[in-house]
Amino acid sequence: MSEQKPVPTMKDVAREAGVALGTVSKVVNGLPVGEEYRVRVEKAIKELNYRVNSYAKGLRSNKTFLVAVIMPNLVNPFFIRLVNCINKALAMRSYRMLFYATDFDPQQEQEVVLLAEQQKVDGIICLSYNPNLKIPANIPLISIDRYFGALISCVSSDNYGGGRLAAEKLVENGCKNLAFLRIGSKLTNEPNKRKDGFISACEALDIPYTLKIVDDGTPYSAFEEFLQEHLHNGRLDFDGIFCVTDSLAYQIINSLKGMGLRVPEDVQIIGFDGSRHFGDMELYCSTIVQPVEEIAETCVSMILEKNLLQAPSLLCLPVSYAYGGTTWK
Amino acid sequence: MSEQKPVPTMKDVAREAGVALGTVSKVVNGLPVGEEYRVRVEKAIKELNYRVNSYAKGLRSNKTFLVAVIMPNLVNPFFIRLVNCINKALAMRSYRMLFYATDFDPQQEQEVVLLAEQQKVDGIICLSYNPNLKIPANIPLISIDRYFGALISCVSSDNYGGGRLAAEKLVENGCKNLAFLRIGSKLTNEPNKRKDGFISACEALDIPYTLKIVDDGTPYSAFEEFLQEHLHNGRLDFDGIFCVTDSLAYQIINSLKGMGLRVPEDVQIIGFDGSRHFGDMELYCSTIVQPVEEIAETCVSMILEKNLLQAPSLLCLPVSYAYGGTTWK
DNA sequence: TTGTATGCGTTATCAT
DNA sequence: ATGATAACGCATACAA
Repeated sequence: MSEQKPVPTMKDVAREAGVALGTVSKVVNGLPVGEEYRVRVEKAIKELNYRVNSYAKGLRSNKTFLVAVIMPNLVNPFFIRLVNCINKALAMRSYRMLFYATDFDPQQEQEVVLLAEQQKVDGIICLSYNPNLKIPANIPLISIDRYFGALISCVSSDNYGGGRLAAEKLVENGCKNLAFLRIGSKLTNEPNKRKDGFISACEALDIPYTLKIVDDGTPYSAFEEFLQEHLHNGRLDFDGIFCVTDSLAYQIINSLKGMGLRVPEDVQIIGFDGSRHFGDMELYCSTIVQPVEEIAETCVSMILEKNLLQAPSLLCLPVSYAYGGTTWK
Repeated sequence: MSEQKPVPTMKDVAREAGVALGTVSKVVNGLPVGEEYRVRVEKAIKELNYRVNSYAKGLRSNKTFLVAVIMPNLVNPFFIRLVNCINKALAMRSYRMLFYATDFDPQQEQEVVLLAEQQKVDGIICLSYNPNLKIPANIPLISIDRYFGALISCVSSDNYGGGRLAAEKLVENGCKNLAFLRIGSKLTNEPNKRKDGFISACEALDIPYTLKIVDDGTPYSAFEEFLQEHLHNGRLDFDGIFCVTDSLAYQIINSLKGMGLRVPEDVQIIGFDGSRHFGDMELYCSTIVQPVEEIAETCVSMILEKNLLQAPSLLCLPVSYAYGGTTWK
């Protein structure tokens, strides 16, 4: 078993190059230094295979090039897309992503924020379901989909506009009677506005609508019962359904098929998110697409911005409609 | 704008508690200390809301409680499941995950390994496609699905056994003529063994088989052409197809349906991975399930083990068959 | 058992 | 422009 050669430090480089420690530091950080010195230092760095110790650097400079990303999980496609895009946006700027999953647990969410603080990350991007989340004073934090008050910037899709767009598209496609189906947290958060937008469009267009809204944890069968209640002589009361997520839409479509109804011939369906089979193949359904890349870019560029304090407190990014086979077009 | 209160340090705690710096350190690290002192220190910690600076700690102790996870991306469901499970396994042990995506690019893979080394992570878990990856000497590294030689532990599914199992299951379900379809890297890696296991079972069972194997980057249409070539009078030459991934199986199933063939009546299909709709709903197809949780657990517990040197160089974890509607059972 | 002092590898402030 | 030196916050060997 060979002895592990100790990792070289700046001191070693300085000795090897025959210069002072400070000179090495300047070369490493691209500060002005005599040409001849620079060459010698760079040669020594290469020879020793020296690399900056990011922990020493972080300790000294209070800058870690680390950003904590806090999400409920890596199962929901929307969260996955977010994490993927945020990671790319960070990598492009030479930042690294420290990932924390919270499993929707408010207590874990709080713990993890504390952990991130302790880890001295340069920023936190967080999708939290904890309304009472205590936010660290010393670290910039950006929230996705949850408004924590004017002091914390929140980035989200234009959920209200998305709800409206869904209703409008269904009507454009000939629907005369709509339904909105939702399962989710009853805490106020941005995605809740999908309903409001939907209702607003229905009323503007003078289209009748029905709502079925249940709390997280409600078994899916609640929706099947709802559909059965509205099934008369093999026909459903509505001819257009807006589901709060693609995932719910997927289940609803299966249920409808099980009931002998055809999509989109008998009922048209629009979901929300833009999830795709295997992450990058076809859409599961016609849907309102969340601008995930833009959300990620926005979060990252804001979090790395110095003057976060004067940033807008709520930033809604435009959604778009995408045809996915469960509407006429 | 109020001044930011400076983050308290151990020194502040020591002063507040009226004890020496070393005592605080011991309390924080759970080392034996006089009861009365401990209480005083803990009180001061709470009052000042003190938390250890992980950068100072890491610098001093050469231990960061960070593990780098290197994956091609967060799009492929298998990678996502791995990252999710690894993250959980790490969190359970109070380690944090630093995530790096490489986009299958060998150069990025190499850079990212260097970055992780520089970040002083306690270990690296890596799914790489770079056969020449230069591996750091000072940091334990575990590879998933790629064998780098006896010195680097490699964890993977029992791909060979999985290939054999797929063939056996198809035959059990009545198939008389099989096909194996694969697209992927031509570099030797563990998943390549799926083919070998498949062939071995076909020969043992004396079942004829056809192979269609194309390199990464080949357009999918190559498979459609292959299917067309083997379609005569509306009947396919084979009645059972083993696809190298669920993702490919999904596409193949769509193609077959487009050709007017029924699954599983005319052709039975088995995939590989165990991907599910929306990450946790039904399977896409009957499939050989990779034991992702076990792979993750194994990687994490090995990487945190002191004596990685005497670990086995290749660890194959058992796969299982799961019915997903594209076979008879 | 508690306190003191040194050093981890770096940056930044000084004189030179 | 370069070189010496202090300080970042913590752990630990050593002295009390």
